[in-house]
Amino acid sequence: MKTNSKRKIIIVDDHLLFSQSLELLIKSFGDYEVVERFENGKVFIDYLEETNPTEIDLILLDVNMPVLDGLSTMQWLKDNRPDLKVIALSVNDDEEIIIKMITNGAKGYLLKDTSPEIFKEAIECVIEKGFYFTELVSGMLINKVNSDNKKISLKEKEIVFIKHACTEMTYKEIASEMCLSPKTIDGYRESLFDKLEIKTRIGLVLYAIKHKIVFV
Amino acid sequence: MKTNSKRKIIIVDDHLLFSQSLELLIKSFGDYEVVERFENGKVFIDYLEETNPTEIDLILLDVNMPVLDGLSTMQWLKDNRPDLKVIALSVNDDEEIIIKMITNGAKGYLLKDTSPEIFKEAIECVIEKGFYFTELVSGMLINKVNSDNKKISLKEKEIVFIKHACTEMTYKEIASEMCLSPKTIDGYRESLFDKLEIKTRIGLVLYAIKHKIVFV
DNA sequence: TTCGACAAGGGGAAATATACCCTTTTTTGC
DNA sequence: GCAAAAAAGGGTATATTTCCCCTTGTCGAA
Repeated sequence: MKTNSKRKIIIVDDHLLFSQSLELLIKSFGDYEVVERFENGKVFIDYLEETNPTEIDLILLDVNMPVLDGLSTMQWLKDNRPDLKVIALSVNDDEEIIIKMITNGAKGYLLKDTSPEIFKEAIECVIEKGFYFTELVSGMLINKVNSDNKKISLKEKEIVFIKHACTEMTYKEIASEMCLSPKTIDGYRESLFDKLEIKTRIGLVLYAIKHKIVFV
Repeated sequence: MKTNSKRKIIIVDDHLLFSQSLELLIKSFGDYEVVERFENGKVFIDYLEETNPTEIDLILLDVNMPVLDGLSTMQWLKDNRPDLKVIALSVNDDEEIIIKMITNGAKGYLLKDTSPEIFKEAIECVIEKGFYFTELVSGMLINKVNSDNKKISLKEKEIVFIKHACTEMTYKEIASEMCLSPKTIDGYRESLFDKLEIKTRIGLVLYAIKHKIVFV
């Protein structure tokens, strides 16, 4: 088999140790070659914009990266290069992230503890058939369509309030910080308690952290 | 060079994709061979106990693993096989974890975004000289010895109380849950506020999450 | 043995948070 | 333009949290 008949793969991952090793693993499969490696979404997109490559068979995209993460990169790809096939790679199985990656066009989502055999299968499957989903991911997708009715949407001001509620400020202090009457703040609080099915400010803090509205 | 003159390395990492790829990378360096791979601390320790190997030159130990993580594994090694040289591998640069790994005898701590060149250098350095510390780690060690005076120790009951405080229970409910008078709970609360330099229960919740006393 | 630290428990008061029931104004969809 | 929401604000009452100062008994170190 000649070199240029091999499938062309690009790796985007900030863990150099991983991406460089992975290249060796992919090479060992025989039918593939890693034509480029990038350490974050930004340099990858810069490359796409400059060279506008057309012969790429597959992108392996890490989710957790500095500078421009997998999700943002995926969103850019959706808008600008929807033709590129992407398999997302990640260590975490956070449902929210997985769903977002898929809805932004990822053709597969693999955890990094996947065996090389499954990995090879996934690569082949995505290149040939166009997608590859593990049971984990399929399960989540089904789960999602079944419970997509009661999604909670928070308004901008509510988010700001929640962020403040996750500090040691009193509601009175939060009100003055947000240039609102304490009464309005009380309204936000009450409507949030209702919406989120919580009873105390502690519950609000736990919700905020769990849903990554604030970081600790 | 004959096979058995190569340096013998063991990889312990639950990310099969990573560990199997890493093996290829290490092989490509020429002077090393990966004699075993394990996917968590437990199976690694089981192996050590059964075969009691003596010719191991280096262990590459992942920090974040299921079943038995890097830290616990390191503690076991410290007590049972302090002769084995370990380089810890991790994606996170959490100061607390790094310090604990080092004080439990790790000879090096590398982030997974290390370049293969540095990685090779670290392996060589640990096997030859016995240790390898990046600037990041050295910095933390210095930082630590300079601020080791004001460490906070929490008693068992305080921890239990904190866990309960991170729920929507009132202090009264917590008291009855812990079979103590509400006034005793108030005592715990007050002494913790003092110790942790916080002013509200919200602060306590944030502290607990930041210091991994509770999980969200 | 005495001293101090500490755990457990307590009184009372002030500040803060929560609940429920309102009115007025501003957006928004039709 | 109109009706329906949503946002902003108000009054009042209760529950919870926070703070300060106190007693009693236990236990180990000086």
